Amino acid sequence: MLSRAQYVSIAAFRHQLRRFLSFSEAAANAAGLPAQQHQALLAIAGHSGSAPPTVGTLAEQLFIAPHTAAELVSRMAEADLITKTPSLTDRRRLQLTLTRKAAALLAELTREHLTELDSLRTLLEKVTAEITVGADPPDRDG
Amino acid sequence: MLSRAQYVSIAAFRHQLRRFLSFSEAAANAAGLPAQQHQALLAIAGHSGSAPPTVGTLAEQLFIAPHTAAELVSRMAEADLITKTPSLTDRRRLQLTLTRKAAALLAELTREHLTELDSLRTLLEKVTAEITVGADPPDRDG
DNA sequence: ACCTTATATATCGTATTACGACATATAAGG
DNA sequence: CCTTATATGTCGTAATACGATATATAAGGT
Repeated sequence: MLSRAQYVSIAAFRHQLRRFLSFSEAAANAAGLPAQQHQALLAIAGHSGSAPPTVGTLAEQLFIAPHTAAELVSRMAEADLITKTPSLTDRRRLQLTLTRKAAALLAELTREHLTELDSLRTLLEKVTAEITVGADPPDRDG
Repeated sequence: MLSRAQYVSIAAFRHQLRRFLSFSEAAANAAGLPAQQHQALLAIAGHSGSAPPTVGTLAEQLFIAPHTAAELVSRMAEADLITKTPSLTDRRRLQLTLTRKAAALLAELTREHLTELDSLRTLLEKVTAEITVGADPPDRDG
């Protein structure tokens, strides 16, 4: 059975997630980027794997449909953030790389995110601990 | 300076967030709810505070503008998920309560979320631990 | 080689929803 | 009361993800 305290904890968890995402979106926008384009840059820069990132891998990372990623990439190429290079071994695939401009933007944005990430981590650990207890959590904010 | 490993860790962090949010949205949709309406139900049910939740408090919880929350609430009242009762002490304010139908939906959705929340917690702890490794730690006054 | 099927990317129209600008209702305070 | 502030509501617009569909390339069987 779900307790009222659990709803409170889970709601607080989602609230913290939104707080972080809201900060992140505002930071991206202040840098002239839609949030999703910022995430695309991060996904490309933080791509781990031997093969270079493509439209399809970007779609997987962002949990969007491949053709939606194609649209996103198209807008970003237009904005001089990404270059698309057909793969030599499979000419259907487009290998994505950041432009200098994009790399600089991402570096600055990432620096701004580090402290927020750290505080988010702390807050989430605190809140999630209360969720799975299933019983009454300790007094909050005491 | 930002290392490649940091980008990988932060990208993994965001990927896990999206994985959870994607799961949550799919679960809500399967229950016949847009994700934002699910979050509104949760915010109302998990509201902590003496005063009952209103359109304004919902806006704060969801990080949306008050008039956007008004639209959201209007759609949800239309769908028989929420009842709006003018406050007796301030007739501008609308006190929000879940209908029986909504309470049942939320309970079921929340049950479905518990295991995902638990695994998200584990994954985030793992990934966030790597982010600050090798980073210039954020400046701390004092 | 050919034909079928699968995969990767792209295009277009549509739907959802958050917002800005503005409007209305109520409250608070000189 | 009369001005100003707050809470909610309306309407048109913008952004973007999607479904349906299209094209290019690859892979596999015969």
